[in-house]
Amino acid sequence: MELLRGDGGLAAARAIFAEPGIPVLEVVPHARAGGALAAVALASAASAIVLDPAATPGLAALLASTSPLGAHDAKTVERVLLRTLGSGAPRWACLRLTEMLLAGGRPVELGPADIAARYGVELADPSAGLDAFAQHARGLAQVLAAQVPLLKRDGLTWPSRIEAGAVAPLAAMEHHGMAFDAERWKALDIATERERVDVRRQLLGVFSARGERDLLGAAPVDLDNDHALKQALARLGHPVADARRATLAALPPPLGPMLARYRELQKLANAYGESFLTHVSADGRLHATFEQIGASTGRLSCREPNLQSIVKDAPYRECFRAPPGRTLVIGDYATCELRILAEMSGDPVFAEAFARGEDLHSTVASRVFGKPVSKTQNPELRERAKAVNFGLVYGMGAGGLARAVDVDLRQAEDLLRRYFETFPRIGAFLARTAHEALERGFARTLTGRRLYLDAGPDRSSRGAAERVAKNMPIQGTSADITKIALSRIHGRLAAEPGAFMVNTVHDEIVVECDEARAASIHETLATEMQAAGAEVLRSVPVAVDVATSRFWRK
DNA sequence: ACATGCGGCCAC
DNA sequence: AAACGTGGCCGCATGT
Repeated sequence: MELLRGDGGLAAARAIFAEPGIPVLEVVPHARAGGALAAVALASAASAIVLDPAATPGLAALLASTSPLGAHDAKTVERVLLRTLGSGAPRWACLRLTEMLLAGGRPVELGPADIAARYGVELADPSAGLDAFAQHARGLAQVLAAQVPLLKRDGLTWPSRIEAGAVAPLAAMEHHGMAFDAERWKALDIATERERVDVRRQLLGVFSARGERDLLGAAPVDLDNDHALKQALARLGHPVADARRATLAALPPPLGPMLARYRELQKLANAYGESFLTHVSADGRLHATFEQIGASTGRLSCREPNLQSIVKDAPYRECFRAPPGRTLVIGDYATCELRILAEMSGDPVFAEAFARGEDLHSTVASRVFGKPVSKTQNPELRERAKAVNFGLVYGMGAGGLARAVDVDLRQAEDLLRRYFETFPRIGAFLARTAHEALERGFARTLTGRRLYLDAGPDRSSRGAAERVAKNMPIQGTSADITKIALSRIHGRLAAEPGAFMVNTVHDEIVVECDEARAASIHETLATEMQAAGAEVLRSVPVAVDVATSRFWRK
């Protein structure tokens, strides 16, 4: 095996791409070709080569026109291509993601050798020379060929296409990173930290005055330690079941409000304080890692930092801001999960309300309570209906609802009863979905994505499985739609110089672009998110809100 | 020095 | 008794 460069490498790659089957493209570090540069192997079941991508002109164009390419961890390979070639492939057959789809939430080993072994393939060591590397890639191509019929068998063809199209956009998102104003963040953190210290001083004063002794100037109670705090409160005659903010807030003043405020500031100072700045890269941006099937429902997860749990407070969100001359365009699906529930259940009242463009929470409230409701008229009834709507998606019962809307159990039961009388298809659908899923052994989304359930014999285990069975199809279908949108938008942005996605949060997609391109990107987001929704929801319209802003806002 | 579990809390 | 789904991450306590 030789290292191919120039036109020879390109010709060899072309030859393999012309063979039947999905070609695998893997990368390994290659010191000789300039440190971080990778060598690339292409393989089908019949042949394999190793080439130097940086010294192979025309390779970028060839990859961009080839679809899909296979890899064990496609997002990682795509990122190497972005670094070395400046572009990648549009679609990827990822062995790892395919295994996760087939596993449907069941625990599974995902290393290349683990996966290969399940298909009776023994992989060569990719770092043991060019020959071994090529054979390694060839082995992966064999595994890939064996996975395809299993996808078909399990009805996972559509989800696998969705995942194939989401790899490149997520790699690009990680590659470009999200713009971030670290100086602004730092100033915010200093102000928060100052107030936290101030509130802590006052609180310790209260504890001292109430007889909590402080030895030699040591703090009378460690406010950051839940156990110590609970014990100190018990000694003061305020026993609490837990140390949650809501529990602490209910204590008599001044202790209650002060403790609640302290917890709030503590959370902000810890999770969204100076530690967050360790994630800022040399380019001043945040390059998070997205896990493509991060949740068993098919949702993404995000880490280092988790850009999906940034506090919504404006001062924090304003730190996520586009550089001068550029802007963010933010698209999000409006009440996406309720539209999915409407589609899946076929409830005529839900469908009609969405078709008319109504505010569904208000519609539900006015139907259930028999009074006119809008965001301004009887808004408290709208809030209650909203809580029920959200609760249903989570498989909530009367007890949970009672807590959520702060009514007693009787009232909550009454509310649910009226709800299901008003929308009979919703209750029937949820019950049927849970029953069938437990019978079948898995829940599934509208595209066929699966989550296997393991309900034990006891009541609570069965109840938990039923709630998952009700929630997963809704949450997972929403994830399916967003992933389709990522792929569609990625395709459109190829023709938009300087425009790229920078974040996605379940039902939201954020693009950064030149200010001059904002109107065009605005249209692209609206069109493609809408079209993605329409691929999956056939009878209920999807609604997309798009905003253009220098900083991240809704 | 690292790993793990827990209580708590941020997001959708 | 629990009672509302999916994550990541913080500090603390405990274990190796």
